[in-house]
Amino acid sequence: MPELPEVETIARLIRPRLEGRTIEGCEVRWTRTLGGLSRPAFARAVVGAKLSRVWRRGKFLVADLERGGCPKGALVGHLRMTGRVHVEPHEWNAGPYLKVKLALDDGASFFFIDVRKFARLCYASEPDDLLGELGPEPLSEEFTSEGLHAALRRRGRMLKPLLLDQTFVAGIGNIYADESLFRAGIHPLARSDRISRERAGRLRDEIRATLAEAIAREGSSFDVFYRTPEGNPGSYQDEFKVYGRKGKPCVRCGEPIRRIVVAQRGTHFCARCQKR
DNA sequence: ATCCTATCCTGGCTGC
DNA sequence: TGCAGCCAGGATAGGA
Repeated sequence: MPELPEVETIARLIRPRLEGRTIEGCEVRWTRTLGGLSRPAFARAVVGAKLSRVWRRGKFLVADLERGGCPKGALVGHLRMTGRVHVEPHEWNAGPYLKVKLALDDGASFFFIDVRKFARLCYASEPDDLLGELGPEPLSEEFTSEGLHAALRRRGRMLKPLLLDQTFVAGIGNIYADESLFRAGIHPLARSDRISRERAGRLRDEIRATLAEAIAREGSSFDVFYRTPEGNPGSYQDEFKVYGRKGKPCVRCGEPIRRIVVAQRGTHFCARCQKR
């Protein structure tokens, strides 16, 4: 579902359409999407504000807001599983799953769409309170082999759930956790405090390579849910080595890929290539 | 501290 | 063909 590469793709594509624009109107079709604020409170917070900068942190899409040239909170979006974002003309038909529409000052609107109602588009007066809880950005310089090895040793957890923990490292979800662990040759049930320095370094490198390659291909689309803001599917699903390949031969050794459930998540791996 | 389960949701798939 | 039931999946809360 939308993980770091998908959210990064979305941020890159909507950035030039949003930055510098002012929100002139707001239409909310499902209040819970706002994450706690009432419709009037949300409208008061965002209407009249300028979108100064659009960026990504983990799986969060962030738009910093300004009023009179002064920072004034941020819009923080999370797509969860089925959220989608479009920037289209005001009159565009967003379909039955439209949750929030923000009218901009250039004739376009920002459409926040979600089939399953889990996605959130919140106004945060102090976005750092929320985003500060997140672990390091895996593609940043701060995500080092040494740092990862030390962090793994501090915890005694299985690798798969640990990689899904957004406070441990930000932006990795079920797909890229499975793909990264396969590429690093590490079993999803391996305990974090038993990972050697060398294997931690390999894991760090493979996480970064996997995410970077997925961004280059505009993310992964294997169902109807993830599309870019232009409506196009990503193509990284063509590169999956284990995710969704239960029973199919491992690309490295031919052993059938296995699927188990770990931390309530479907987990795909090669029992021969991935060591505990 | 970590793990497990339930919850939130609905389209799509499976099986009868 | 129709329909009931199950499932996926990110995050989180509560209990073991």
